[in-house]
Amino acid sequence: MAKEITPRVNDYSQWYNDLVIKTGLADYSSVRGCMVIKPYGYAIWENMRDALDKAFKETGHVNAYFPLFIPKSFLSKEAAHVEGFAKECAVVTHYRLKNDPNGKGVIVDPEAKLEEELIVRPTSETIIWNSYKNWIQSYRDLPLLINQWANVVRWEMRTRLFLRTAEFLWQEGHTAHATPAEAIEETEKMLGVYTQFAEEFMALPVIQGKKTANERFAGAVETYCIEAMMQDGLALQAGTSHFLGQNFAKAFDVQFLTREGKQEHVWATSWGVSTRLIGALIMAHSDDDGLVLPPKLAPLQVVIVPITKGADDMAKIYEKFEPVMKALKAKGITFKFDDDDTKRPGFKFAEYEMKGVPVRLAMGMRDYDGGTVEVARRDTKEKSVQQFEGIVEYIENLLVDIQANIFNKAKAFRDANITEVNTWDEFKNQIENGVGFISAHWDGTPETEEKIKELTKATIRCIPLNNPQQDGVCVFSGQPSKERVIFAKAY
RNA sequence: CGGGGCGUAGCGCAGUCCGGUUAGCGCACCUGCUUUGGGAGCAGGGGGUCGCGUGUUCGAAUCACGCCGCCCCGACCA
Repeated sequence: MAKEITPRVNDYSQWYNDLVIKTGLADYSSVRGCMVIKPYGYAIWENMRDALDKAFKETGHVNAYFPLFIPKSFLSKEAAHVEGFAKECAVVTHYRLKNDPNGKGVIVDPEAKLEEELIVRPTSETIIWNSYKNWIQSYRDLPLLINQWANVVRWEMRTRLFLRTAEFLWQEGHTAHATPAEAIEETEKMLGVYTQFAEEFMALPVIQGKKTANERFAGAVETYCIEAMMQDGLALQAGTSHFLGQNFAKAFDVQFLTREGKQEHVWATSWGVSTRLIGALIMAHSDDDGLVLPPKLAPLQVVIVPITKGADDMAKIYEKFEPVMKALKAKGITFKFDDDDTKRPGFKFAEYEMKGVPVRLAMGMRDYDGGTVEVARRDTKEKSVQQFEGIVEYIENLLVDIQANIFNKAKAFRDANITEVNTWDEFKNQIENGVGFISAHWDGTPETEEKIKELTKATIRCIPLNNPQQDGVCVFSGQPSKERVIFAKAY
């Protein structure tokens, strides 16, 4: 068993931290609230990035890059926006250091004060819309469909590896459209892209929905989201897509000339997912032995562990696997033949399990002579002996099966942990003694939502899309309600 | 910003209360031999401004004062 990972039931947070650190996904840094994403963690991000980037391109988007710094005055042009972000902005005030005249080291040169402070972007709407003003004149310039891969900084009071760090990596799409209908369609389309990515690549079932006014993005007219359930039953927002109306167009005076020759403000969207998804991936699937990675995002899909009694065996087994490795490569399946003879097989087994490698093959001389190979799958921890002949096809199918199994398991868990409640007593009881999401009627007022949050710490995660309409009464106020919404405690 | 915890070798810790040999232990690391089908064994070896500063003392990891950093829990947030 994995020696060094705190079991989930003992301390879920510690389990999560142990996984991140001990599997080499990330490390703490000397900067408060900031993390180092180590090669193994970054490889997962690269896989996520590649899949998403492809989907963005397929839906007509192009990449660009805007500055890290935003003039302070830009941020305040959209009232709700600045209010939402003001409390967590890093600010650049000076542009030079000098030697400390009183001793060693350097100090900020007081004479090098910026005339206007620069904000390290917490998100890029303002700097981007400042550019869009110059790029958009006519309906022929629309739609403008741009994405940026970037880092952003939000000075969080309390941070957690991947889930909430002061600096994080993400993508942010920023689009401009001629009509509100088109912008809303874009908003929903990108939510669909995120949903498909979460379910097909991350094997993470999500609920698509809209945020309530309280939870809406600062500056948005409507915020759509996908919500996922972690193994401890807490909700995690996995992606957001915003319909920004004309808020930023008006703030930055971005108008276009219509076909009819009229000046109108453009309609906008923005949407993003971040390295937080890595946290979601870990918390959704992993177990007490380590990571469980879905094959489609695993940096390494197959590991081959030779079991040898000397250099001769190693060479024989390697030779045996050569055609297999060639075939795997041709199919785009990533693999590693671990010929490191300074570590013993048992150590390697435990190590690759901890790192969540989906499939492990082991071969010693017994298998070699018998024409077989041992196959172990990480998701169920099942081991079986297979014929070496035809192993490539077997692996190919197994990877598909593992991907599906991980998703189904997560979906079954989530579905089993959504509880419908109809009275306030039931609600309180479920929040205090149960786990997971609550589906309940709500009267639609921010006041009620606020009150419930105050009393239980549960928030409305979303109003599901395509939500069945049914008459009921608000679980808190007793006022009439037409649909149920999802409540949960959240990350 | 409040509450709690912790800073001693790369990691995890003991030693601190009650000051006194050369600051220990486990893991990891290095060398050699034997091993290799579930985290190997033996032998030898390297590695320390005891978070920082000031003070008390013949003497400080240990006592006093100040500072810094990190983790966990809460308020804020993706």
